[in-house]
Order: sequence, then structure tokens, then C-alpha cells
Amino acid sequence: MEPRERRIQLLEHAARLFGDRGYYNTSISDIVSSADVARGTFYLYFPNKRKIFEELVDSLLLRLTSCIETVEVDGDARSPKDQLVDNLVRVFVLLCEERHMLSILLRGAVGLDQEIDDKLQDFYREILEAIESSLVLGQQMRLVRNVNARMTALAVLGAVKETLHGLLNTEYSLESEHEIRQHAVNIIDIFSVGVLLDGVTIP
Amino acid sequence: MEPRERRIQLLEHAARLFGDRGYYNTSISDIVSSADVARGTFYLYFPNKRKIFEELVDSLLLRLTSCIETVEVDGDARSPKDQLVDNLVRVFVLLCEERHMLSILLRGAVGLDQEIDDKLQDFYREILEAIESSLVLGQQMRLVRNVNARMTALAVLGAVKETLHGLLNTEYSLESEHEIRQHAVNIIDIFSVGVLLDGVTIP
Amino acid sequence: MEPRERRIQLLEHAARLFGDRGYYNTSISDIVSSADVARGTFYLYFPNKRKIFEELVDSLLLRLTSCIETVEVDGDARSPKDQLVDNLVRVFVLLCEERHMLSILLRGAVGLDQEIDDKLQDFYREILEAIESSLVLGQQMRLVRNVNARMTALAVLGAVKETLHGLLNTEYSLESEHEIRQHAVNIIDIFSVGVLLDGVTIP
Amino acid sequence: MEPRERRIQLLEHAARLFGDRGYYNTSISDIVSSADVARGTFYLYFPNKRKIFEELVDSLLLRLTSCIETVEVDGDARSPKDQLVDNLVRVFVLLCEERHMLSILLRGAVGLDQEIDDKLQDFYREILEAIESSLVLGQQMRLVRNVNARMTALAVLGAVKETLHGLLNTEYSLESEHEIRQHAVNIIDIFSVGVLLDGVTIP
DNA sequence: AATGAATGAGTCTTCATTCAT
DNA sequence: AATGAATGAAGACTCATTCAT
Repeated sequence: MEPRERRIQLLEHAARLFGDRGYYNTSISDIVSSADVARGTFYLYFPNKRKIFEELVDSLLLRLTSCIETVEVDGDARSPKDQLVDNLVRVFVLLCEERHMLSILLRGAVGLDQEIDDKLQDFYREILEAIESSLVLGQQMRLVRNVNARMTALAVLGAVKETLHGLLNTEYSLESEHEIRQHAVNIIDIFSVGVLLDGVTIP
Repeated sequence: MEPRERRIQLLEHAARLFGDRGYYNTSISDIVSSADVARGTFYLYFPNKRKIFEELVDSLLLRLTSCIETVEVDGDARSPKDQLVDNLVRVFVLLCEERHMLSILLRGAVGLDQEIDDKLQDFYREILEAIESSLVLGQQMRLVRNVNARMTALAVLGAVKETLHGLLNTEYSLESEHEIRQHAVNIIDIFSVGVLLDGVTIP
Repeated sequence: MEPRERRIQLLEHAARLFGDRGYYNTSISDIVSSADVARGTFYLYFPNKRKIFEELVDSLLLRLTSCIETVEVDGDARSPKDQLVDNLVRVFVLLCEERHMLSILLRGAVGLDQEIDDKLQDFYREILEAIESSLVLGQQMRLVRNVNARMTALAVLGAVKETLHGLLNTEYSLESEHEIRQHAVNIIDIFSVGVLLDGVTIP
Repeated sequence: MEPRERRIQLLEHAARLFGDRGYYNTSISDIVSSADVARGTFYLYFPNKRKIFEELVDSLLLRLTSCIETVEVDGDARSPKDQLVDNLVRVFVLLCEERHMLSILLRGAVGLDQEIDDKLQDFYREILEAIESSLVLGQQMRLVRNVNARMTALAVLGAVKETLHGLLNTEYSLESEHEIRQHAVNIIDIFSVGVLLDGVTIP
């Protein structure tokens, strides 16, 4: 088999196993027997277990990052809300295809490897900062209420992560892009409008 | 040492180590040398590594559950919003004292042990169902907008988890109860009102 | 078994195996099955294979060094020649009891471990320097011919090593101390007088 | 490349690596990547790792043997001493060009391979026997003192080996044949005359 | 004549668990 | 109630060798 193919094959089998059983419950033996190659073959392509895991995480973060585009507030582009929805849809679509690595992405890699954990932390920090600065900008433009931007950013990120987890890991099987878009709209909607009917207030 | 004391001592050392390094990077050796007892002593109190971890998780879930009280909508009690805030404050206060187990609580125990992971899943499912049915009730009472209740419940849970993570694991050091209450109010506020100023809409 | 005893037992078995088969043809499996303990037991006493080998070499070099005493030329001590013989006898006696490590001592540990090889090199360098400076001193005292001291020191060391090898590793079984002393006298004699009869010269 | 050339190329790279790092720290990978050929190519020329090493040893022993000529005591040849020196010079010159294999030659191959070790042993035994019988002959001719011939042969061999080691492996860089001859003369001289000035005896 | 992907037996090392004292 | 020496199954990783192309 072509080296390129074999590499990809190993990555795919490893992703599924790491995603299903976690890093420590996946042995090199599991990976190679799943991919139906000899033990030594693994080491032709990856120097060790940690590295194949790292490569999976790196690759996912890279593709995720490239999914997310800065929202343009310029005149004739799509509306900011639509752009947000588009971003979220792209993320959802990508993760639908990469369900295996999802649990690692959502849960971090605490206790697995410091370096990898740091990468995930950095990734989330960047997202948080983007959300936070958008909120601050919105406040300056008198579009956003006077909420604690940092806290709200955390809330938004957490909401997205948990709905992702809920949608992708359980019964739902988001197959049509229409369904996916519907869910993205929902999330954005909750945060942009709030959950209460206009005029209603809890006393 | 009194058996009861020793048991507690071992649990405390284990909690700190599991929280800091994760389950798989904490060995029985680490626990007993941290607690300064002999290897064999550990097995007088716990049948195996899995069980001490399970006990820590069980105990935390138990205390967490007892923190959360059903919101009463009856006449003369505190306002529902205050009751929600009180719940959140109690959860925050408890987790401030149990920071060690926090990462396990927040990230689940995927890849550690199926049974323990199931417990966490059940715990979160119950919380989700409580939030969801509150939302549905609110909708029936015409207090809550026509949002997807399931999705919104996931969003709320995720927001709480992520802010907890952000608040407890990073720079912030929630020491005074006043500060803690402030953060709880913030979260509830975001979800009850939404982040946009009244009347403002993203086109 | 007492830790001290077990440690010694493992060292003895390892010494025999390393001596017989060499470092690379001796596996931890060989050592533990020879000592009839479990695999893990080895690692209670030594952190790895390299370390047990290093300890064996260190210990031998230490005992060898303590065998060798500086020759005193003061008046009423034993004659210098007798002192040299005594040194050699002590070395021979020690190595008779430690035949296993002899091949390692004689051949160096090239290709085994840089640090260990350096120790052996240092050991031999010290011996060489001692011999060389004795020769130079002898020349200053007009006792020793005008030979190249460095070369001669190398020749002496090599002669001792090779005779040791020949005597200890082959048919001969130097059992009585008398025999041992006889051989030591021979070597010293060869170098002190030269191999040729007085007055005879190869043309 | 011509098969003959390729073979030689592989042998040269292997010799350098074996000499520098030792047998066990030299992998087939090292050899083929040093020679810049494919893994499989190695096995077109040598059936296994052991064999290429054996061939290197065999070839060296062969060339060494052919360096050494029986000393003729007949009338009009060069003087016996000069013949000895010539032998030694030829050995030195050869080994200067083959420094890589020197450490293997000097240290034996204990723990590498029984068969190869036996070859080295045989080689040295032959040399020893030649020296020994020369000494015995010398004694019969009343040229050599009444020393233990076996012991003395060992001493001579060891002295030559150690000086070789000292001269070739360290600071000295025997480049001119004149220098080499000088050292050979030194060694022969030490043994033929002894290290002490005429008439001087250690009491 | 050469390639290099694949193999798998073998090695070191870890660690949860047991049990005699 | 406590100890800690011993166990051995299991895992990561290496490398000489094979073979289809």
C-alpha cells in the first residue's frame, strides 16, 4: 500500500479508537489490529503513540480554525447573524464527519499530555477572546447590553460545546445540512434574543 | 490512626492527585506515598483503584445533587430567579472547595471507566431534564419564548459548566461569597434577558 | 527475602550472565529467571539494565583500586619489588573471585555505554599514569634505563591484562595463593630484568 | 553500481560503524543509510548482519596474518631483531589504515558471536604459540633467560596490543613510517633488554 | 540490480494487586 | 491495623529479515 494511504488508514483507525475508548484505553495493539497491519508497521509512520494522537488533534484544530471566518460588518456582505450561523454550520458539518475526535476536542486532554492540552487550551482561548472582543465591540456600538463580556463569552462557548456534544453524541443524527443549519440558528437565536418573551420578566 | 480518619485521608490525597494529574497518571504508589502509608494499607480501605475513584465521584455527585433544590413558584417563597441564583451559588461554593475533582466532573470520565462515565451521564441527564421541563413549563405559562427546549437546556448546562471551568480553573479566585453570587447572577441574567439591548436586532 | 540479600543475589546473577554472554546478550528475563524472581522484582532494586551493569563495574573498580597500594621506597618497609608483587597478588586474588566481570574489565565496554566506558578509561588512565611516573622516577634515580616511559607503561599494563586474561580465563585454575604469587613474580621479573640473559643481545 | 564495488562500499561503511559504535549499536538501518542504499540491497550482498561482521573480521585477520613473516635466523638475512621490527611495523601500518576494526580486534567479540570470538581466539592462540616457541628456541640456544615461556608470550602479546591501543586510539597520530618504526623498536627493545639499567637490581 | 513497505518476535519497563509477616 | 516485598500481565517500542514490485 502507498505510504500516504497507509498513514491515513492508521490515522482513521486511531481516531475511532481514541474517540471511543480514550487515549489510555487504546493500545498500539488495538490500533494495528484494527487497521490489520503488523505492530512494527505503526512505527514506520509514527514515532510513538503520543505523536499519532497529537497529529490527530493538530489536524482537527487546523481544520476547525479554517472553518471559522471573521464576521464582516461591512455593507453589502451577508448579515452578521447569517455569517455567525454559517460559521457554526461549517463547524457542525466538520465535526459530524469527525465525530470520533469530538470527545477529545470537547473534554480536553487533561492528564494525557501537557503539550497537547496546551494546544487545546490555546485554541479555546483564541475563540473566547474572539467572542469577548465581539461582545465588547457590540457594546461600544450600543448593540449589546451591559453584560460581563468575559463571562458571556464563556457562556457562549460552553453552550456551543454542550449542544455539539448533545447533538453529535446522542440519538440525533444530523444528516441533512438543513437540520444542521436549523440548530445553528437556534443557538444563535437564544443568545441574541434571550429566552424570555418580550416584556415578560421574572418578578 | 482511626480507620475512619485513614479512609478520609486516603480519599483526600487521591482527590488531589486525580484532579491534578488525571486518573491514569495517578498510580497507587503516588497515592500511598502522598498519604505516607504502605502500599498494602490502601487495599485495606479500597478494593482497587477504580473504586476509590468511583467513591470520589459518587460523593461529589451526591453533594452536588443535595445542593440543588427544586424551584418553588408558590406565592410567598423567594422569587424564582433568586432561587435559581441560590442553587448556582451553592454549586459554586461546593466546587470551590472541591476544585480537585472539578476537571473530572466537567470533562466526564470517558475512557476511564464505563460505569463511572454512565453515572456522570445520568447526573447530567437529570439536570438537563430538569432544565428542559422548566423551560417547557415556562412556555406553557407563556413566560418563555418558543425556543427548542432541548437545545436551550443543553446551552444552559454548557454555559454553566464552561463558566465554572473558566472561573475555577484560571486566574479568578472566587473567595468571597459576594463575588460568587455576582457571577451566578450574571449567568442567570444572560439567559433570562438575552445579550442584546431591548429593541436592537441584528438585521 | 531481605532487600539487601535480594539486591546482592540479583547482582551476582547479573554478573555471571554479563560476564558469560556479554551485556547485549543478557536480557532482564535472563537475569530474573536465573535469580528465580519475577520480572517486576528486578525493577524494585534497579531502575534499568544499564544501572545494574554500572553498579557491577563501579563496585569492581572500587575494590580493585583499594587493592593497589602505593609502593613505599622508605627504608625498613618491604622491598619495592615485593610491594609490587603484593599489589599484583591482591589484584589476581580479587579477580579470581570475580572472574565473571573480568572480561568486561579487560575489554572495556565499548559500544555499551559511554559513561561506563569513560569510567573504565579513567581507571586505566590512572594506572598508566602511576606506572609511567614510577618509571620516570626510576630514571631520575638512575635505576631505570632510558626507555620511552609512556610506551613502557602501556606495555606493562598490557602484559598484566593479557596474562590475567590468559591465566584466569583458560585452562589454568589458580587456586593456591602460592601459585598466584609465583605468576606475579614472573611478570615483575620479566619487566625488571628483561627476557634476555645477561650479556646476550640479538645482533 | 558494479556488484563488486557495492559490496566493498557496504563493507567499508559497516566497518566504520561497527568500529565506532560497536556491533550492537550498529543497525542494518545505520549501514544502509550510511551507504545510501535501500534496506533490501544489503541482503543481496550479505545474508545477515552477523555475516558482514564476520567477513570484516576474517578479512582483517587474513591481512594481519599475511603481515607476519617467520623470523629467519639464517646467515645472510636481516638480523632477527630487524625482522621482528619489520613484522611489527607492517602490523602497525595495516592497523593504521584499518583503525575502525581495531577495537574489535583488540577487545575480542565476547558476547557478539561465539564463532567469531573463536576465530579471534584462534588467531591470538597462534600468535601466542609462535612467540612461545620462539622463546623456547631462544632458551635452547642459550639466548633467552630461564623465564616461563607461556607467561612471557602472554606478556609480549599484551604489551603489543596495549601499545597498539594506546598509539592508535588516542592522541598520537602515527603518520610517518619513521615514527611507526620508532615505536616498534621501542617495544622490541623493552622486551629484549628489560627496563633496568645493566647491573641495577631492585633489592 | 535495486527498492522499501511490511513483518513479528523479542526487549525493556510499568503498575495494580496479593500476601506473608 | 499496617507493612512492603513480590508478582506477572500488559504495554510501548526496536530491529533483523522478507518479499512483492
